[in-house]
Amino acid sequence: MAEGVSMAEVESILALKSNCAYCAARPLGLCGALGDGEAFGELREARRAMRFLDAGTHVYRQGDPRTDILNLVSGWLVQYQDLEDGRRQVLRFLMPGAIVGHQAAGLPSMTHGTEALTNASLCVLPAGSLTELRRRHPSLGERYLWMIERDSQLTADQLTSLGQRDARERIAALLLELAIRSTGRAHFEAGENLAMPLTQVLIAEATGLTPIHVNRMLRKLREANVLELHERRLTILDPERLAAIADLSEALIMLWTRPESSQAELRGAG
Amino acid sequence: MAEGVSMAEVESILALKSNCAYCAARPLGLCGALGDGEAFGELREARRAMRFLDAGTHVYRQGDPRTDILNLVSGWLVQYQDLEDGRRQVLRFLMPGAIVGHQAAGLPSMTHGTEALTNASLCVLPAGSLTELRRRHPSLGERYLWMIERDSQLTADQLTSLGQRDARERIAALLLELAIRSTGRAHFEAGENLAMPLTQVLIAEATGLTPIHVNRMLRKLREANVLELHERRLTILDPERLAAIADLSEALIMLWTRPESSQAELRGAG
DNA sequence: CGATTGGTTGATTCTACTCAAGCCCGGTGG
DNA sequence: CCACCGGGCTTGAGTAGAATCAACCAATCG
Repeated sequence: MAEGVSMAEVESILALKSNCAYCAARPLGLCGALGDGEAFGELREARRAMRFLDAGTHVYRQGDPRTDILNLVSGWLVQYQDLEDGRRQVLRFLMPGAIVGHQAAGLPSMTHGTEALTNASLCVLPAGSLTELRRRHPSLGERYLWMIERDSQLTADQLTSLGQRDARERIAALLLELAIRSTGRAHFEAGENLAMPLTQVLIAEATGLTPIHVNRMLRKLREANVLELHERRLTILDPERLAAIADLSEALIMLWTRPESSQAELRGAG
Repeated sequence: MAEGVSMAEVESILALKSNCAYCAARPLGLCGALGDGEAFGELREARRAMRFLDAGTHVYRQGDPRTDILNLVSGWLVQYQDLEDGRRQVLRFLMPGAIVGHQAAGLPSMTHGTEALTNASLCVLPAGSLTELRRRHPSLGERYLWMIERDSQLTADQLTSLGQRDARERIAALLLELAIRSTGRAHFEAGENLAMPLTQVLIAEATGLTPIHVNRMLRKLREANVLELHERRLTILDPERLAAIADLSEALIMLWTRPESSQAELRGAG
């Protein structure tokens, strides 16, 4: 920020030019599975606007009145839930393609908050028109449902992690999950380096630990040559050991990696 | 069991006679919001069969091939997720009206297991015909989505509980949640006594604690005259203190209690 | 420049776990 | 009949993993 034009503004220009093409290209996103048919056209029509956020700003806060549904186009978000006394739990991290702002009908206000971890851009889809679209295009409805269920699976895995794993395992599992989701791949080279825009405080809020303990466990993982987290980048030093410690569910890999076939298609088409 | 006819069989006779009326009457269930229209008729048509389970038996196990979708008519179920090494996390408890067996498409096998805590009866709805029904009756589709989202909210609340609350708070929150969901009310008389078919081991698996520690915390809550759990029944000794310790989210109450208005209507009509 | 955010480390405390034992109860079998 | 067993629950003693308290460093920001 500062230098006249914020990063979010720059990104906005790029995103507007590409006119949601990025989102459409995401095999894991809402538009991804729709093809170029009528449904996709109408979904583009329904898009009310784009929103551009700088890192650290909120999409909405816990307790805000219900918002529109948004589709994350670029950047990472966090969703969290606060207790009365200020304790905060991170529910999940969101990456491009994610649906943002949905929750069960009948709740007057948002039960969680969503904040941008990086600069981010989102499609705004008025909740009403999205419901109408689901009604008219069952394939869109099924896709939407699938994405909600996939998020739900993620939350369940996280719940199992907090309930059953110790601190080191939880941290390893979280970082590997994010590595897999952000790359769409489950296998990594030794020494591979990825963007991972987290702070230790966020990892603590996601794993139910104190930031101090997260720091110690990260040191242990570094000293054991498993991984390194530095300046918002993750280096995977020993993929096998990391996978063994994290012990992720098969489901996570199946739901968040791009199918081999579509990778081949992309290569073929490109 | 043993004496010729199992409890499940007895229940089966009752359930068949009532022909799913129980489920239809549940304001919180799948059929509940459909009224008597065409969609409800077709849903009844789609019902392939009923399943009757004795307490302690499985609806399906983790790793089983994908099953049909089921609608819980009577009894309580638990859903759990196991880690490789045998550690088990209880994801949620299910009560009449709940949808059972759904998970994101694309997964070949069940990522969790479901077991009967009491004798239970379920409607079997073939997954394919339910998808078809959602397609033809958007109101059913919306209802289905709402139920998935409501479950998801429950999982998120539980995640926050495990991440942020201490042992005593987690146990209080779980028991109060179940009391609210099983009665459809958020307010209790001092000394009120409810069915609560849990073991201390199950509470431990749900809260991420050891059974031994659960036992100690239950003793503390009993000694503090907050609640008593005995022979599968919960006595709420001090509703205010329990609510203060549990500190449940507003959302839970709004999603799982019958709306006041309808209760008022009932009183007015009665 | 001071203030703030993110990260690091040590010393100490305490929550919750582990290990170990024993109780009550219903069922089962000699 | 009693012995035995297993499930569910209870309690005590010792331990460990994570929290708390308290500094401190480095980089960035205003």
